[in-house]
Amino acid sequence: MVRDMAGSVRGRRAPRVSGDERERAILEEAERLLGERSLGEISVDDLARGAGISRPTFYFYFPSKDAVVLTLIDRIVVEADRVRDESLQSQADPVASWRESIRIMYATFAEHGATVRAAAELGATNDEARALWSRVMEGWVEHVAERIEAEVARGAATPAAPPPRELAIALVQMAERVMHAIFIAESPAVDATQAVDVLDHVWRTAIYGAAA
Amino acid sequence: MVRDMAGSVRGRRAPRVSGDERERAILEEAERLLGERSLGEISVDDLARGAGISRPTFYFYFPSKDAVVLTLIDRIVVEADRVRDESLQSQADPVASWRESIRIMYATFAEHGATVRAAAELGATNDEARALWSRVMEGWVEHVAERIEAEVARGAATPAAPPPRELAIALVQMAERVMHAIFIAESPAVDATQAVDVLDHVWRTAIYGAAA
DNA sequence: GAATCTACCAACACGGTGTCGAGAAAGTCG
DNA sequence: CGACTTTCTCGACACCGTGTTGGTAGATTC
Repeated sequence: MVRDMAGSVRGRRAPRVSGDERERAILEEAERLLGERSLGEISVDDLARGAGISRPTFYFYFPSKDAVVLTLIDRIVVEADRVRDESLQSQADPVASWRESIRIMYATFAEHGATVRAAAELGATNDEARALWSRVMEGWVEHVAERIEAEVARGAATPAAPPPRELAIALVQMAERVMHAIFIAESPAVDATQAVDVLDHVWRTAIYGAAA
Repeated sequence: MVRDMAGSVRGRRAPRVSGDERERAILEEAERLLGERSLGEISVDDLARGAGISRPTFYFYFPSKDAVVLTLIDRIVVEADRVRDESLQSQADPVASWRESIRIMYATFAEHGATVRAAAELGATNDEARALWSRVMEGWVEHVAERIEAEVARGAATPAAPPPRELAIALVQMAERVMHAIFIAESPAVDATQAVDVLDHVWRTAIYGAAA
């Protein structure tokens, strides 16, 4: 959860007692509407009316439409970290677990599809959204980089590979890009049923395989 | 160049004789301003004044701000196709030429950095921009897929790999994402000086290397 | 029961978009 | 040449979305 200097939750002026239902109603309405149309097609008025308040009152709860989405992204940061850490514990076979990491990343993104889409849209114009999203990415990159390093230390990974962190960034960004293309039904896009297999192949060969 | 049913260049109402300098001035001003700030921070008025005309007159040449950027993207489609085809002729060693493809893709994107950024920003909200950009991607995907198929036919590529086209999509999208992160100075991002090396490693191992 | 705080909104100012209708300038043709 | 058309231009307008102001009603606190 991101808090400002006064300790209040993002966008909420006074965290003291209540009015929480309104705030939650706005967030729920935002998620609901993002399932129907893009962020750009949703106005503050839509959000306000959907939450049963007037537009000016909306500004009592959030400083802007963007702040609502930022709060939504916050949740994914937390959720992604939690789910990833859970998967770390049940590690077992290091080679086979790459696939599990990809699968979990896919599932996390898919579950919050509407918010991921909105995050991408907002990231195009909003610095804070970009920064926040980069925290999601950084979490995955660190996770993957650490595990590549472990494989290098174990002598299992290919020695000719680039530095673990550089490789991890490329692999995670590939996964993000491939998944995003699928979720927004872009074309060209990898076939959804093969996505995890394709990514798994590229990850494993890049980490363990020797170049010709 | 994209033309509508009447045969006119995108956005230009009457293609008959002239006024071309104005149109070119708008496009140049757009490219110039995109080097300074993002598309969202540029208004039609900025474009018009920069080209020495009033805002309503702008609408004589282009139906919207978006259409200007679309025209700019058009140029990249053409440019990218041309440069890629040139590189195809001087093929030589198939294994070593992957790196050359990546290098060319990097150079093309870098040369039109401002437009690529604008294309990404516009793609978040504009269907036509997304469709147009997907043509750029499709060009690269077909190119890479064909060459993977050739390597498979030659018996050089790994047989355990996913279908060539699926693999090509993932690899091209990785390259796009990695390059984009570098150009907009995102973090995490692959180190610019190592980008081509890292991508080359992943491509070659994914195409030729065996999974552990 | 006065002061304070929470929750609310009508009305406004502002900035951006896209259109309309009225010209000016420049080419075309009898 | 002078009427006619086409190209090009812009002032003024209608519209929409944002964020702010100023004020109110109800609950809470002392």
